[in-house]
Amino acid sequence: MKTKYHHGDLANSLVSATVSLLESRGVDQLSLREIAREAGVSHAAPAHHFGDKAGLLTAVAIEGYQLLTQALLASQTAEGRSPEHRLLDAGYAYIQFALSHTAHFEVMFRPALTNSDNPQYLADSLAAREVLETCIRNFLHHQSPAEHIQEQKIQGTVIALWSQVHGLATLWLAGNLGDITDTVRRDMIILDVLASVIPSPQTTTPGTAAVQCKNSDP
Amino acid sequence: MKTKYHHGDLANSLVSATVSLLESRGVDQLSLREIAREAGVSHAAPAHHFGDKAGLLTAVAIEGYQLLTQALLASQTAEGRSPEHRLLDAGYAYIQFALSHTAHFEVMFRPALTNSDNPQYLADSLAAREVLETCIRNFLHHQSPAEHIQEQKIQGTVIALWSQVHGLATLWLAGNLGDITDTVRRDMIILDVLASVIPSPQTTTPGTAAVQCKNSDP
DNA sequence: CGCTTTAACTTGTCAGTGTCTAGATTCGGC
DNA sequence: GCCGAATCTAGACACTGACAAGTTAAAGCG
Repeated sequence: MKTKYHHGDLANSLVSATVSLLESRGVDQLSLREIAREAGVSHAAPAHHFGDKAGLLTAVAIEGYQLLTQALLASQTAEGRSPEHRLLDAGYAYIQFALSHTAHFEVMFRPALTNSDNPQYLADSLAAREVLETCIRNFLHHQSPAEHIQEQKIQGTVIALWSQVHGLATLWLAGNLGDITDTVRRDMIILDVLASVIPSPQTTTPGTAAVQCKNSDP
Repeated sequence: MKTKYHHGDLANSLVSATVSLLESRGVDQLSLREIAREAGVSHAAPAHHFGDKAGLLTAVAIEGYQLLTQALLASQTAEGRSPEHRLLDAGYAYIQFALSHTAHFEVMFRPALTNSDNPQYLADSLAAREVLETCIRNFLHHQSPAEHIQEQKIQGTVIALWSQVHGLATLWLAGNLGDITDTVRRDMIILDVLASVIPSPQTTTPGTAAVQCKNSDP
């Protein structure tokens, strides 16, 4: 069973091996041959399934976008929360995802490493974006129920909020904001930053949003 | 003069060659040997001056932080501007720097590629950060002249604003915000985003901040 | 069952890379 | 003018991604 010529599910195993190595090594130190060794196959096996290195990393990015979409959706499942709270939850979930799935996150936003014109890549990244957009739509409509919200206003808010959470995650991962493992300091900063873009739902108890978006990773 | 054994200023030439290649190629496709060819020296010459690839990229990052500091300081030289305007100018200059010095910017925030414990690297990155911090200090003191501003409040604002502009630049460079060359759309988005974090100096005419921070690159 | 087609994987090879070592060249100080 | 030291070259090694050709096994079909 170990030495079967046909692995059976090699493509997925290779993606897993890639993510695993990425978590300890960083994408620049990553080699296809090491991934192959980790998966117990020959050095040219990855190329057969994914074409080349970019193809494999594209698969990782796609998986990342799917995981991100799931995380964002999961953050919206709590009942009885206001659109403001939901938007906070989404932002919190985004940052939490970035900090806990560093391997995926790194690949997702480095299009030079992937085939970023891959149809599924485009579709899945758009899907993630649309979750965020929906939250913002609900939020804006709830803020000004009577008015018609201009599309431009919506897109502007998407960019502003996305930039905010993405920038925070990126700076953290790049080591520019100090200790990343101190989770209580982390939560304080995240909620503080989110409060600066999202007009506060009058005196939000910070803890609520945090608790709402716990994820499974350590 | 062309075929001198001793180049005279090889270290700087190598940094320039690196930046030049980075602008067209991206850091992942970059090779020390190609840099050496570009500079007209042997393949091992870079190693002599910089130790290894990380050393050379560290030099690029250091140059980048110095350029960023200059750009931020230059954005503050205009007379008769309120602290709110100055903060807007600094944010605008940061994004403008990122989008016009893509080579430096990419290396500056990828510590895995550089010797990020290099003393000068640390000093120069800190210097850039301190310019931003000063702008924020002035801004906060101007907002609440009477009160004593807590250090924590200041640091929180630094993180929020820095995340905002850094995230916007990063998303743009990663191709997530559409056309990057349309400079009028670009300015609109930048000013729109900045307005969302910086409590507006009553009805800022957006053009003013933009004009204040023009830079020399196309 | 036997046979063929086809997908999955291996082996071998090639140019290119980063880094190390040893050697060649030239500059600066005496 | 000479010697040490700094600057750069030349060669080598292990490693990489990609390609071509061969090997194995699964799946389809009579």
